[in-house]
Amino acid sequence: MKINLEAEGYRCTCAYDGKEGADEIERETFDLVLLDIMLPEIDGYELLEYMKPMGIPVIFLTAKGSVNDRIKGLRLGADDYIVKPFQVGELVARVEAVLRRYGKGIRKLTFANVEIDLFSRVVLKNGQPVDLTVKEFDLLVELIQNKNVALYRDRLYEKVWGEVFMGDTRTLDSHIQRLRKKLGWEKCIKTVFRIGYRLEEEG
Amino acid sequence: MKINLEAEGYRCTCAYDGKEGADEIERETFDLVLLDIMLPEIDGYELLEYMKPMGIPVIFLTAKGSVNDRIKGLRLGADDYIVKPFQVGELVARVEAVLRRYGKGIRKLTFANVEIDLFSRVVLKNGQPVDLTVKEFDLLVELIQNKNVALYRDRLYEKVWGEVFMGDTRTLDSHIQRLRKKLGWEKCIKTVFRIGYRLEEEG
DNA sequence: AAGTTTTGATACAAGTTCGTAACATGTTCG
DNA sequence: CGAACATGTTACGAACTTGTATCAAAACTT
Repeated sequence: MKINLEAEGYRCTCAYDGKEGADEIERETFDLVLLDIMLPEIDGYELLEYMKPMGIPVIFLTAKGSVNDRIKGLRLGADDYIVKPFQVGELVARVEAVLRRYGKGIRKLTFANVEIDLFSRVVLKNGQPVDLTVKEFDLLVELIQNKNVALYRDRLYEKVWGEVFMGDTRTLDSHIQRLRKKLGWEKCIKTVFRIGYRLEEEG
Repeated sequence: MKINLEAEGYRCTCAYDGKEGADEIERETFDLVLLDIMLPEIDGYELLEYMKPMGIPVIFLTAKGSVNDRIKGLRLGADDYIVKPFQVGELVARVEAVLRRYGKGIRKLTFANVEIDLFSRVVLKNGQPVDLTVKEFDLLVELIQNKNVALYRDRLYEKVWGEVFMGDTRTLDSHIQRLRKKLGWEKCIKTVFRIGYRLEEEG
């Protein structure tokens, strides 16, 4: 999560248990807290209650299916939640959304002639809207967040699909092709043989 | 107070001491300030004096029986006061009254050819009233408050229905269709496949 | 209590996506 | 050079998502 958010331009501090988290919050002012409910030392709810008066936006992380956690969290004043396991695109989208609600947030990504609005999930190429599917959109976000970096295909797949990559499928390739075609990025999305793909400026 | 006012359609920011309050006021323009007299750091009177030149309406909160506080507050330029403990209805009524006095009481949303009065819950399309049911109205408000944002169907459902979304129902879809039909917004309310819906300007 | 409106559910008809297969083309390395 | 492997290209259809119409229960009116 830290790596991904930093790639997006955010500064992040990690704490590995509730007590450490509370200390960090006292020591520094944060724009947003991502809070796991299951924590050693001090649990998430307690920390949430402790932070509430500070007016720091909080997004908490909850496991799939634990409906009660979500309700309890929201009732305690959290601004949003993310269900684990989640995809990078979703994490970034929710962080953006909450920050924006508080009047602070990055809204857009741009690369070459393409502009991406993470909230509306609208993609513009030379100002013209391009219809992308969910997977295409998430894949695009992932590529742009790692522009000029060669992404290993297994890592890329796992980020976008949220599941482990079994090497015997051509799914990722297909989606790369679809992206290339829709955006006219046959040259921009470079194949790195035996490794994966890399998004590059220029032809 | 924040929860209740937000439920009424107001945007609220909380400050937990006088200094924080002063900072917030500097940072952002507010339509109204609810001010407690008993505050840490900077007390309510001092803050009231500080704010007075800004022309922001102020309602201050005072404890039962503290008559002198009330007089002092009004003399210092507050517009109204509320005696603690108070009921939600009273709070809202006074807020409405003061805002109306300042010509800010209009709680209207507009989008495209549609105008919404949150207070009377009247919806006008091209000046003509449109009959919406409660759910349709709430859904519409939620959409307009998040225009140009792709709203996840589960979040949308949870916001409007106030309960957790179990993916096995078509209720949300039905209501979206009803809204589209009643407002002629077949194009405005865009389906974001596998995500949810987005309200867009334009055709 | 009967009638009306609202609401959620159901069934089926469209529409969309996404993985896969099949074959073509490209790349590496002995 | 050519075998072995990796990726490009195309197209199809199953699985899933959403649209639409209809209906019955629930809530509200009269």
